[in-house]
Amino acid sequence: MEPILEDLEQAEGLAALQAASEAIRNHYRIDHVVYHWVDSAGDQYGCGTYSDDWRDRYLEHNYLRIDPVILGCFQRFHPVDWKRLDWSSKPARTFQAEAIEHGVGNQGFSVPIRGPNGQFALFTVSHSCDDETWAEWTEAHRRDLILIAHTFNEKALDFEPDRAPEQSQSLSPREVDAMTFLAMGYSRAQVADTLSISEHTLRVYIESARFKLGAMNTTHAVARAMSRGLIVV
Amino acid sequence: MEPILEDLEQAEGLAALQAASEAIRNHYRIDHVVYHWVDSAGDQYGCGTYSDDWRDRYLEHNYLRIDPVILGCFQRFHPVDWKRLDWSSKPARTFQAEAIEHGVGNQGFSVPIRGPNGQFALFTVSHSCDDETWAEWTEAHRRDLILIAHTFNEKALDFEPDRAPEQSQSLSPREVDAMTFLAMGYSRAQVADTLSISEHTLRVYIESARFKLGAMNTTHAVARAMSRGLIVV
DNA sequence: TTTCCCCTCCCCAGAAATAGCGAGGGCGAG
DNA sequence: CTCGCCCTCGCTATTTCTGGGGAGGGGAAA
Repeated sequence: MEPILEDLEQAEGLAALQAASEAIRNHYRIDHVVYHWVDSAGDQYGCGTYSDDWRDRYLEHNYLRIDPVILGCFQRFHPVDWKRLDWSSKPARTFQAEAIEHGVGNQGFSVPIRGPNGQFALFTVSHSCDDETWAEWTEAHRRDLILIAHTFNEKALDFEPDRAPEQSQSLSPREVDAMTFLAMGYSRAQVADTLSISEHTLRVYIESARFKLGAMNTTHAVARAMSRGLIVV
Repeated sequence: MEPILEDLEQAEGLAALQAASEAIRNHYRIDHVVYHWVDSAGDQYGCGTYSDDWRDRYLEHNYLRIDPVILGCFQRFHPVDWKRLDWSSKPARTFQAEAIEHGVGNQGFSVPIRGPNGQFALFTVSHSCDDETWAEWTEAHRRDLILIAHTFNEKALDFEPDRAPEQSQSLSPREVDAMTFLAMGYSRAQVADTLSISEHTLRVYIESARFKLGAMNTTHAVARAMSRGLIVV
């Protein structure tokens, strides 16, 4: 795998990443290699070997919200085999059937990668084969895949500087307190009481936090603070 | 490095991780190897080769809040050399002087690792040597360190299942829609309009979602849905 | 020293969310 | 065929939040 990783490290530009996906696919003789990025604003970016057809359909139907790979990896720390995800819900099964119809393999292995400010990326390999073959293959290349995933992500960020240092406006300590307790379900009165300040003062914090975060209301502000990693609940 | 990683993969129990840190240190002939975890509640956990003295001092003074390694890596995606961090602030310099006094090397390399729910871990190696030697060393072992960091984190999570996110009750599609749009800052009226349902119906979804999530109000429900990965914003 | 941000407090009116009651049809599992 | 869950809609009253004002002190950086 060494030369594959070195090639990837040398890649320049997004087109090169696309080529790298294909090189990885050919090297490992698997069906698909995909890198998928989800922004804290909900924007998506991807590159890989899926058909244009499937990619367009995925975006058009906003499958992001039902794709068990995304949903499952979003809750996980570690790389995961698709078999271990939850495919039981009806939309998930429909999605799965449709994916296979569009050439996505029945087996898959995805590496979640997280960054600051709620940035989330997924590096996936997929293939059509039986369970045993797949288990052997993933076991053999697990380490490679982790390294490739991280290198891939690093490269993708290099070429899209907008995505990386999205230096979000930071919150003052009191603003963080306010957002945190609100995210914990406290009402304004309770938060004010907890922080031993007047409710009016608290409101100023909430408002300034909302302003800094470009949020339309308190719920929005809390959601943004969370997805940017400014507060942890 | 292979045997080191295999040993790590075989490790059982927290004591074994402590031993693994020391094994890694000896293998690479460096001063320190440290794994540091920051919990969603602000709790910390760590293991490694720092002296008890320094570790206690770090915890006692809550250095977490001024440590440039933590602060810097928290804003970063990729592994980073300590030289590239911001040591300019006064507390940071004080901290640095104190760290070196307690045996922490003048050089360091840290791998940030993120999980769902704002979980954050850091795997660090540190050494005392000149810049050039360190640059060569990190360049040569960069890949190893990334893999070791992830394996280390995986092991640490295995032994502390509390830390892994629990599988929570799932939301119905409409509830997910409701939570998602609310997290995007829409008011109830706007969400109802967007979903083309009456505001009252929407309210039923919000309430049932709130009930399922054990949340006290809408903001709380959205926060919980986000931190459990039930919605993606 | 001035400027900027942070923290703290106050009033008021209108908009929005919450809490409680109700109703009916559809669809899948047991 | 129930039972439970999901989706849809109605009303009223109360509580809470939001959006405008305004004021002063402290601390850090320039």
